[in-house]
Amino acid sequence: MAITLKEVAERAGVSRSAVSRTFTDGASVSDKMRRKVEKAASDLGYSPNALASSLTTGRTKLIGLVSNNFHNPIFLEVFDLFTRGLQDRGLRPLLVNLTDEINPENSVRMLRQYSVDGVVVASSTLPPNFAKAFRDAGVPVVHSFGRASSSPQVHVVGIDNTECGRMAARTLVERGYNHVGFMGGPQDATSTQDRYTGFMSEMSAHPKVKVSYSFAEAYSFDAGRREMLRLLRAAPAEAYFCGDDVLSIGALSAVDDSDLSCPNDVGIIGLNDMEMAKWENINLTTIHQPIRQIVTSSIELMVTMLDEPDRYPETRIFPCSVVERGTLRAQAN
Amino acid sequence: MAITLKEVAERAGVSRSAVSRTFTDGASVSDKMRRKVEKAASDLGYSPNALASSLTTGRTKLIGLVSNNFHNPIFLEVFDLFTRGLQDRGLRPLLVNLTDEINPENSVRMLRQYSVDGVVVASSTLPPNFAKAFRDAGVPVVHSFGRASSSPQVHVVGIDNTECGRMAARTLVERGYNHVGFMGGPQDATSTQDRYTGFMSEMSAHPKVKVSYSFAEAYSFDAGRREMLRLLRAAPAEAYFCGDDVLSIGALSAVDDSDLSCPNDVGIIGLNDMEMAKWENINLTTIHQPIRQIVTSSIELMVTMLDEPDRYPETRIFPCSVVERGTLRAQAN
DNA sequence: TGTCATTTTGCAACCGGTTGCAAAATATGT
DNA sequence: ACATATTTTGCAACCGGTTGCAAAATGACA
Repeated sequence: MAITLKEVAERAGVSRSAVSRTFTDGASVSDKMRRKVEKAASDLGYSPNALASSLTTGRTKLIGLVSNNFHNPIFLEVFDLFTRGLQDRGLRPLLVNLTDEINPENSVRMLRQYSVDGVVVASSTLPPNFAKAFRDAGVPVVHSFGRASSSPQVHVVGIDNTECGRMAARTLVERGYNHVGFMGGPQDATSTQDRYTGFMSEMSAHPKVKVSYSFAEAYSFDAGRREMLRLLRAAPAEAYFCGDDVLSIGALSAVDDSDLSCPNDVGIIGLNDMEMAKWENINLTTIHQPIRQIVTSSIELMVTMLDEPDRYPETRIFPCSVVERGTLRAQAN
Repeated sequence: MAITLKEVAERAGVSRSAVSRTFTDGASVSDKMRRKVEKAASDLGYSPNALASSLTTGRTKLIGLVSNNFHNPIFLEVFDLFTRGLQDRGLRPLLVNLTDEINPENSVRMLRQYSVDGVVVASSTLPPNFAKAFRDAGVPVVHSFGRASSSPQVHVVGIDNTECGRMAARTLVERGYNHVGFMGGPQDATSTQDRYTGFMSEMSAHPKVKVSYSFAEAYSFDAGRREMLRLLRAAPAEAYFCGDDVLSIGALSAVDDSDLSCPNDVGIIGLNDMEMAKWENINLTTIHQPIRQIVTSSIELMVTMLDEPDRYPETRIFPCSVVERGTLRAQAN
């Protein structure tokens, strides 16, 4: 068993409170005392039990990191950034995988049992009631990559997916395509819905351009490939806005396999600008999502909420921009 | 603040022990009592504080999930499998990102402060002393994807990287290549070293075949691409065993860009069989690493160690096999 | 050196649970 | 209905810390 505060106190010949105070910053301890205690502690190899102290302080420094995106490579980067960012601030990510969870109940209970200080929901596909459920349990919540103001009471950090849809549409129109397509991700993901809305709203300003749309079954390579193969069989559009980069890459492979080429026969623009998008054998034109900034901001927000749990909920939106690569034909004129 | 056991006891008009026992399975409680308590608990929305109970039971059900591989897409799958597998057994993964950690000290201290019940080190690149450090702190450890018997005292679950190196060499020789190359990952990764050793040892049995070798700086697309571009500039080998699939895909892109083609001009075989390897626009011949089995077995081992902390350390090795796709020329004969 | 303000220290109660033990309640057998 | 075996329950101590409060020690000043 591990060394306890009591043993350190005995060895140092002081009270338990003295030891506790030595390891609590801001507490009043004389230099002499501190030296005695630190000596004894290091002799014994003592390190305080964070969970025991959480009982009285009410803080565990545990943050639930909740996600259901374990198949999109971009989320590996998200996890990397979150874990490091949290660690740097002395917080510990308790990872929760929500894949095929229908309702938030179980996770909420679990995270409450572990008295997490806060929850970060990192997902662009979870319905808003998940984040809401944590909030209702009285835990500070930040929904990263979530739908803007999807739910009052919950802080959201992410992008404006509707605007991204518009931006994609605008880009395709500018390039002079006369028939454009929206090839979305799963239809029940909030991000898909918003991108669709934005795309269509922008296109309605360009009645001369033909528009069609469809949805892939998941944000995955296979789904993108399958859907694009299907589209290419009938009368395809000249260019597509694909739900995200993984879908785009799947679509690219379908184009290649159909003895067509990008951007000559079909144009494609993705969304995310994942690392792979710039690989030379992919070279995907896409809309850049500032992941690093979103994660950093989410963590900052979380940290301030720890001191201010009832902070008025805000939505932080980061602008996106088109990254020009090789899958869309050059600007018209 | 959350509802406590005491409040439930008061509302149900019973002792605190009764409430505690109702929520502890295996404890002796009459049906009548149980009903009373459960009623009160659900009225109040009580759920027991896992950390408080850990204080007396000595178990937190927290498992440290330690890794430094946050750039290799294959690890997203690893995290997915680990988190779900652990959750299914009522265990909670506390994620630790060791990227650019030089020594294990900090993480060991942190994980001890949180009294994790065990630690899974999931990395093919961490030096063995990391896993060892956790073990020395008296915490049950499983090193997944680690070097076989790299360190006594530590359980290892993974593949035989040396054998994989041999297998790759054997495969290339069988295909009739007369000059083969080893293009490894970072030279300080144990997996790289072992694959190298195996590759060379097998090749030494084929003195007529010319062998060369070099190392990329990281297990990443860019590094693989850069290294292959460099190799192609001088007299390249006819086929390469690349350190892993990500490196291979980088190498493929270099081959494409040099107006060469795979497998006609250069053969490539990777290792891992990550999901991307079977994407039609990549179609990489590679050695399959049974990730799912490794993770499952690691978790099983971890679970048994929770009851048997001093279990004699074992090494579990899973066989790999070549997956035939399109980047190596067909069998000779 | 004595008085008073300030800092340091220890006591004891508490955080939210668990558990050994003995008393109370219930079940069993005659 | 009684004696005895078995189960259920509550008491109280404990897990490893923290913290308000008052006493003890130290410092400041005359």
